[in-house]
Amino acid sequence: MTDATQTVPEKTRDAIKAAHLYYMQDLTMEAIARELHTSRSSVSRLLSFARDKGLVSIKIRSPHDRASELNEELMSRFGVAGHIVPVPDQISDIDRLERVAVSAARILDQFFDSNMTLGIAWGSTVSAVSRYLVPKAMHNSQIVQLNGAGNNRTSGILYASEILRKFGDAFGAHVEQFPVPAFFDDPATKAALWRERSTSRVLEIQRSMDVALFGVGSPLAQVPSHVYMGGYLEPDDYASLERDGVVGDVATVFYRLDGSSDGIALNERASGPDLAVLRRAARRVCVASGISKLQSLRGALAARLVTDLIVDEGTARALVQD
Amino acid sequence: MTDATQTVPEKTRDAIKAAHLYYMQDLTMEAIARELHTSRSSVSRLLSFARDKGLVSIKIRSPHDRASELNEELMSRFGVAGHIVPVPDQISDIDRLERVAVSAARILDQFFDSNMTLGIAWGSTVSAVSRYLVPKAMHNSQIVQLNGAGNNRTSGILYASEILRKFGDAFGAHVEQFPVPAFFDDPATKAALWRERSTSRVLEIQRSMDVALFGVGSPLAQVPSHVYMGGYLEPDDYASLERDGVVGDVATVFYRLDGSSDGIALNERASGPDLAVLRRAARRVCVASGISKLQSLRGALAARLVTDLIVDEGTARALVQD
DNA sequence: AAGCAACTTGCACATATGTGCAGGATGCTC
DNA sequence: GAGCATCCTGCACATATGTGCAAGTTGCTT
Repeated sequence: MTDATQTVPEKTRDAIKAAHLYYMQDLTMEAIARELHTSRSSVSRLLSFARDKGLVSIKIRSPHDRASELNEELMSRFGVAGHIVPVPDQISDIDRLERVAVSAARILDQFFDSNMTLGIAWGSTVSAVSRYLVPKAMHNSQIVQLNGAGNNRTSGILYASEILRKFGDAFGAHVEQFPVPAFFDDPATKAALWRERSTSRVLEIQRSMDVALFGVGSPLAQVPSHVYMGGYLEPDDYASLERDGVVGDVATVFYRLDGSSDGIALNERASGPDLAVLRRAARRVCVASGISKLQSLRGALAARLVTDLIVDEGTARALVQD
Repeated sequence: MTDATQTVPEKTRDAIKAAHLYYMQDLTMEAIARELHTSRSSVSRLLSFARDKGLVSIKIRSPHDRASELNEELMSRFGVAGHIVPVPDQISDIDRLERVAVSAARILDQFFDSNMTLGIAWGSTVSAVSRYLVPKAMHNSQIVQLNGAGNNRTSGILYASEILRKFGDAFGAHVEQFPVPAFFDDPATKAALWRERSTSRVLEIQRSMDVALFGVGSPLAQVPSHVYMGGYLEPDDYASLERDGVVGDVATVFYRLDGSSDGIALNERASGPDLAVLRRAARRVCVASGISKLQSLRGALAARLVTDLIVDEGTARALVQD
């Protein structure tokens, strides 16, 4: 009917218009339908479309960020900005993870914008987040994989590349994969590979990342982290971790409860970024759900790996408990 | 029941929780009611409460701000960021103003934040905006009145002080009134008063403002600006304006179509800020609706008074027309 | 032009949300 | 503690919104 030569598809334009009328001017869908010369149901669908495409962004703000005492305490005791997800206490761990992941996906887009690099430590938590991403069109942004994947023996979880792809799709960003094993058998192989130009190119991108997104793994958790189920590690390795006093990992890099990670043998063979590299990112977003992650979380906080913590209410409460 | 010693009232906390569950986790009100151990209707009311109190903020984003061609053209031709309000073309001027004002009120809170000073040029447009403000709690912010009020002979419009108060209430900001007449009879009186410490204190605040909010007046408009109705100006004054080639005013300060304002006699007697002072504000938000404002708007744009323009679609289109 | 797949549309109905009203709390004054 | 105003709750109903479906529409292919 009108010219269809526009950069933005007509449907999108209508959706934006409808969103304006609905969310900004508080018109009813009925009224919007009249203005747009269409039916009410079409308006309903237009608005769904707008929400799905991330044309509408909704933000909840605690009154002047003095939020809950919980948030205040997280800030004063651990120096992290808390994003506490309300979840009933008696919910299953699975559901809890899902609900934290939904919120995390929506919070994430406040941190990631055009011209930025986002590092992704894939794992079951981040995988859950990837399923709920709200699209947000950006320019000149890239996603970089932080830890190698190696195999695909794991069941029911998306492979690393698929997780990465979902992030890339949602943000219209370039995806940089990191095609190395999660753990090397021989540290020398890792060292050699790290000197290869193709690898060091990715390492360089990791060093330049602005935002890092990760969960925490915990070797002792009831619901063990993906890394511990995938058959990546041998019984010997577990013994080594225990000997070294490890409580958890971020992107296959292990640390102790006090945040230290020096002399942990397995890290020599891990593909994840040196924790110093991780700390270069201005925003380091940790998603965690369930008290089984508690000790691991404490370690990550002690290691100052986290600037923003997205966590369920119960775990947050446990965290600040003496 | 639980401790009521909290900084944030319990109702607000519940409202935030409900908002999280509803807007972030997409639960239905029914489900939220179960989690909060209350009835669905209460949840509905909690959510209304959260929206009213500005606990929820909704933003529409055109895909990557490459928005409509209209916005692009506004930027390239006038150097302003456009915020175009969709409104049917055949709507009455009154309704059009209301609808632009609703949108303006919601857009404004993206510009005004803690530790900022907001200058308000009161008038019928800004008065309309004041009626739709969404509260947003801030710290250490202030609102300063830009032009004097003088009398209250006008009907149906809120007095300046009431407008100011609404802004102050919505943002929890300190309000600085400017108790001078809109126009002086004798320029010498103005000059004298301007040297008074009580006046110069306010002028100093005006100079430090970060955001200015104003409409434009147009002496020739069908719906004349408040200033022209209030009996502030005499027939002689109108003649003077015409002689000087005036097309409009911002905060009682007049300018010509080309944006110049040198040698306009009436400005010597006006209480509004020197345009240079206005231009000190980093963000200068102009709200305009209806083509009767067109010439005045062109003048304001030529004078580089505006950085952000909130305007109805039809007027925006007229603006970029040759 | 017929045939087909992939969309889009509006209707009718299913759900979800908003709100007037009649209690029932709560907190005050006297 | 009675009397009163104010606020809060849930019910029942009124509106508003979401969605399966059948009937178009569009843009192909043959």
